[in-house]
Amino acid sequence: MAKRSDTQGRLDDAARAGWLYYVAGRTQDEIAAAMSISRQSAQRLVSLAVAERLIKVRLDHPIAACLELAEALRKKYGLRHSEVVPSDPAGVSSTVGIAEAAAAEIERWLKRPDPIIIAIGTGRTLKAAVDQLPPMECLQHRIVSLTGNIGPDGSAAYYNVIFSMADAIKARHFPMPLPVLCSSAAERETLHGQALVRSTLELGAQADVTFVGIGELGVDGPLCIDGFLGKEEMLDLVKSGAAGEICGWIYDREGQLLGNSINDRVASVPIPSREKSSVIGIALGRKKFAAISGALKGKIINGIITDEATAEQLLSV
Amino acid sequence: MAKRSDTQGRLDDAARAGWLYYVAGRTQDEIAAAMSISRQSAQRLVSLAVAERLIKVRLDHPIAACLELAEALRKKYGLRHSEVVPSDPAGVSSTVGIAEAAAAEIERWLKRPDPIIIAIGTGRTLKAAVDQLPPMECLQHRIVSLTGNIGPDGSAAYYNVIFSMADAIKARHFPMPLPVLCSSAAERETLHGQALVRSTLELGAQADVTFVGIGELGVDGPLCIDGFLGKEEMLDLVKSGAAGEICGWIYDREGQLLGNSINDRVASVPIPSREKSSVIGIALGRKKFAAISGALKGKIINGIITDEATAEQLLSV
DNA sequence: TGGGTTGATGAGTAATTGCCCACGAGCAAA
DNA sequence: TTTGCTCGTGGGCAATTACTCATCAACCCA
Repeated sequence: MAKRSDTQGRLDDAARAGWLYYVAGRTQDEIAAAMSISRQSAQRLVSLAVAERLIKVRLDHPIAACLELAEALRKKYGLRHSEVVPSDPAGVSSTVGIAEAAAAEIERWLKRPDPIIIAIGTGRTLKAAVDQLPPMECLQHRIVSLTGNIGPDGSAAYYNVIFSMADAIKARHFPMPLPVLCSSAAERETLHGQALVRSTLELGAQADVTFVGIGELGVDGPLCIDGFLGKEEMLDLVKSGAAGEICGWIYDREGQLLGNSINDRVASVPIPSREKSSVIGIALGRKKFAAISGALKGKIINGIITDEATAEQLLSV
Repeated sequence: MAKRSDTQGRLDDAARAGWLYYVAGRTQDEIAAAMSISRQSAQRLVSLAVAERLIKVRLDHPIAACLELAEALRKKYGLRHSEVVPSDPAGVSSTVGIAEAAAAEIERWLKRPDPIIIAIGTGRTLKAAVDQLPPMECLQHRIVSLTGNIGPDGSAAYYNVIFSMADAIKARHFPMPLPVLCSSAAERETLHGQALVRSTLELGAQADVTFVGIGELGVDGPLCIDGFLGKEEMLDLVKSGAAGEICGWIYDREGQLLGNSINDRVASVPIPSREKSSVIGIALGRKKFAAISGALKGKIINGIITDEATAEQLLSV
């Protein structure tokens, strides 16, 4: 055979080896024999063919596009976890698909035999996800709520998800016996000093994985709808740059928590460490774009479960 | 989570696993961890994805030797289209490689935005090629079968390729509601007079591109195997100089249709014009040499997709 | 001419993958 | 309800593949 040093000939051989390996399905030994080279050389040619992208692999399934988007999101924002579900073209109902996917992910964590601490935020999407969970026995785990369970009117807050979760999952649950918003920063300090609350706070800080909804701001956002904030307060917040909220913590388009705002009165557990644990946001939709984008940019979350359309939007900026 | 036993969900998982393995390049262990299943299950999903043809591998590199052969073939026989794929040295299976290449060519035509008419012949190689096609929506095109879809025993002929094609490609399909061989020339005239058949005949004559398999003659050839012809008839044909058949039309070593033969009874659409359209033959193998060579010499086809070994053989005469 | 650089090679070894087996859940028929 | 039957599952093992290392030939430039 001709000199092997020329690049062209080598690529040619690589193509041939790659063809035999991937298309014809032969083993590297057979290729080596067929091309009269050593098995190691055959292996090198095959991997060269891959490295030079001579081999194109295509997956014919609707999920392929979702997986590509998920991978792109993960790279762009340095995420630990990224999942994209197909968009429902006619979908007005925003939780179709994503709820199942989120439930599947929660279930994966629940199935672990080693004991872990799971923190749960709030939100309608998260609620829909938790409602998809099958009954399970997970006595080894502990589940802690990041947000208070007392609504602005004193009743139990409906979208406090931990109660829904307790219905399906047999595990130790730790709700937050607090309002969502305190009347002042001082009151928050007092409440957080209580022994019962302290232990929940500490537990939350140790969470191995956290699932949170992402709320958009505006008079139609959950904070207003559920009566935690009045319209004027909300409009002020938006004017001062607020873009979204997670567990009541309000941040701007870059994901920076707002300073002189109601953040001082939020009674929620601080969002667990994104260095040491997974904090997975569950959200989709055009309305929530600024909120999701901000959370990702500011690394308030290091995992995302969303849909195709939202993923594309997030990647286009 | 939903039932894991449903086929759809399993294929979804297979697609995921296959994507992670082939596109993202993860190991099966990583896939297993990501999907919370055992490594063995991950391996099964990956091989399921392969078995279900969700994974398509294609080699994008013009191997110099193949290109030269293709060019030489094109010149020698005045072809519009010529493609040569590497030979599998140990390959007994005759369709490996050529099927992918043929599928790629068919796909190129299907991707055209302007509406065209694609005619399809018959044969095992062509069938294998069509099976490689990814699902596509091509409502602008029309696909017409050149051969009848009723076998000698009255059943649907298995190697009538248009049905396989209809599975993958969303387009208007026109099968031929006829047997492959009529009992006499007179019967053929009668059948071809039917309105339904007439329109298919006319459509076939307008085809922009035609893909046909090339069958060798002999008692092991497809015409005998599939029961269209008896052994004695076949031996007579061979004695009278028959070298190959395309869509049932039998020709000699020079590519001239045999006169006083069963050609008068073939119900197939005449092979579309080689002046105005592309007629691409797909075949390889020593056994088929005489058939391929004749088709090329007689210009029954003006395009060929074959393999290295066959190409060399064709050039050596 | 000689030293440094690049890149291919083969051997050995670790990692990964494919396959077989026995087990158990789910399901349909008896 | 019980009895088979099928199918998915995980464990274990052998086959296959990927990686590392030391060596060597070719090439480049002073």
